[in-house]
This record gives sequence, C-alpha cells and structure tokens, in this order.
Amino acid sequence: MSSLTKVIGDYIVTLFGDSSKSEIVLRRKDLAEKFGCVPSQINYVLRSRFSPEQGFLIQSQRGGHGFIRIMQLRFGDCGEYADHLEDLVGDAISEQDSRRLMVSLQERGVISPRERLLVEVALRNQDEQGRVLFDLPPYKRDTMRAELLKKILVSLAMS
Amino acid sequence: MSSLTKVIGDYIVTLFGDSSKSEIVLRRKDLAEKFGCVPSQINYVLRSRFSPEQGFLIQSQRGGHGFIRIMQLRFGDCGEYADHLEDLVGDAISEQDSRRLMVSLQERGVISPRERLLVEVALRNQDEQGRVLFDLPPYKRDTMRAELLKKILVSLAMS
DNA sequence: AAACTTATTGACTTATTTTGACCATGTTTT
DNA sequence: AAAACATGGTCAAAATAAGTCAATAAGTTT
Repeated sequence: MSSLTKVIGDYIVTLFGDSSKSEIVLRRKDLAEKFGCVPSQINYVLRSRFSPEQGFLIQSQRGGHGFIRIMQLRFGDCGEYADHLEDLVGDAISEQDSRRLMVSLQERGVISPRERLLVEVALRNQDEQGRVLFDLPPYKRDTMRAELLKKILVSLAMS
Repeated sequence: MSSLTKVIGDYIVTLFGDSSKSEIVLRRKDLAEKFGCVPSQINYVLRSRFSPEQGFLIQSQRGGHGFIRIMQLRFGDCGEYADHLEDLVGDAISEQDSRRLMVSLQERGVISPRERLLVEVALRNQDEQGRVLFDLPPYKRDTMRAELLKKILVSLAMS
C-alpha cells in the first residue's frame, strides 16, 4: 500500500515525462480535488519530493488565476554540478542524510547502484575506523563523512 | 538450535529467491509480529546479515506507510572470486601495489573506470587523513589501505 | 570458568504522513 | 478604492512506524 503523498508525487513526475518538459504548471486546489485530499497536502508533497536537493525549483502565485510552477533543474556543465553537490553535502553530514542524498542521486541516474554500494562501504569503513580506532566523537565523524563524500561525488561529477 | 536471527535472515533470503527479485520491501512491524519478536530485532538481523559489505543496500522510511526496502546487488558466483581478491590484497598493501591492482582489475573489466576513480579517491582520502590527522606510520596506513580495499573489492565482486 | 562474541529486549528517540485551522496575497466586481 | 472572492502558504497536532542504545542473556572459544 502506497501513501497518498507517493501517489501524488508519482503523478507529478508523469506530467514531466509526458513530453519531456522541463517545467509544468498546476493548480493546488484541482490537484487536491483530484486526489481527494486537503490542499495543504500538495504543499507537503512539494516540500518532501520536489525540493532543490532533488533537482526542482518551485514558483507560485496566489489569488485568482493562481498557480504552482515546478521546474526541473538541469546541470549542463560539470563544474556547476560539482559546486551544487558540494553545497548539498556541506561541512558536516549525518549518516542518514548522506544515505538520503545517495538514494536520490542513484534514482536520478547520477550514480549507479554499484557506485552507491561502493560509496556506502567506503563511508562505513571510515566511520568504523573513526569510532573504533580513534574514538572520534559523532560531530568529527560527520565532518569527515562530508569530506569524503564531497571528494567522491565531485570526482564522479567531473569524470 | 538455530537462532531467531538466522531464521528471520533465511526467511528474507527466500523472499528474494521466490522470483529472483533483486529488491524486496517489507514492514518491520509485520515481520516482527510474524516471528513473535520485538521490532528492533529486525534491525539486528539487517545489520548483521544484509550489510553493504555483504552486497545489500537498504532504504527505509519511518512514519505513516513506513517500509524497509532491501536491494540485492545481483549475485554472480561470487564467493571464490571474493576470496581470491582478499588473498591478492593481503593484510597490508602499498599505494603503488594497490594502484597496480586496480589498473589490472579495470583492464579485465572487473571494475569500470569510474569505479576505479572512486576507489582511488577513497583510498587517497583515508591515507591523507591518517597522515595529517593522526600521524600514522606508513605500515599502519598500508594495513588500513588493505582493509578498505578488501571491503570495497569484495562487496563489488558480490554485486 | 573466564573471555569473547552474538542475540534478545525494551525504553526512548526520530521521522513521515495526514488533516485542519488560520494567514497572506492576488484578481474581479461594485 | 473598497469589498468580495479566489487562491496559495504556514504551522502544529495526531497518528503511525522505523531507528538507537544499552542492558542482559545465551553461545563459543580458549
């Protein structure tokens, strides 16, 4: 059984697919009606599935003839994409957040499943060494995780 | 006297076998109920039997409609080759030797160029951290390099 | 039998989804 | 311009479900 949020998210994705648009426009109220939910659920879907981290930008307008426009970001040149990744990872990142990021990158085809597995093994190894060998505190491990993750992702993005 | 952990682990394996899926989805609560244990035991099973090092990737989601998805990165006839790789790397390996090994693995198509790049980045990072942060002696770095390399190669060999 | 490893439990923590009441901002009508 | 109407946004509560951690317990090795 799938959550409503997932169903709506999938539906929005099909709107992009239909004609490989990089931008779609919709009405919050209509969508909510179509799926039989309160309008604010649409905001939740957008917040949780169409964030900048996931490669989307959103513009909207209230009032009569209001709308919500969802734009899919495209990263043409490598440098730009690498910068984006560095921003996403930041100076420190939790194990959970790093996993979330990798799942999203894999789903978008930026990395392969094997590459993701490889990164996970490398990150886990570093974490374990930090814990067991050097007794590093969680925060230090978060910064080291960010370091390694950035190096790996950036090198892949530029390759 | 097989432990519950083993029973649950075997059960999960059958879920894969049933139709040679490479991915299954389950609910922690249901599984725990089915085997009459506390939910957190499921986490233990996953941690001890379905790690990335063993060729599995796990994605999960909490809250309403929560789930646990286990992905198996395909099984070749892995065991032998994995053992072979462990022998090749040994307990300690120099940077040069590790590079030589990866070049040869890439040439034989065992790993892709991107994967090799990824491994090199991970190894170099570990080495640098060991030198700069913890002032580790060369030998220690050689053993840590061997550790990481083995984990990565074995997990890839199984995928 | 001591030391070590692996398994079991449960109290506490964190995350996700759904819903609704209330707020903010455009457009159209008067 | 003011009022009425049409949209979208925010926030927080409730319900649901997974994760963590540490204390024991049960097996294994030495």
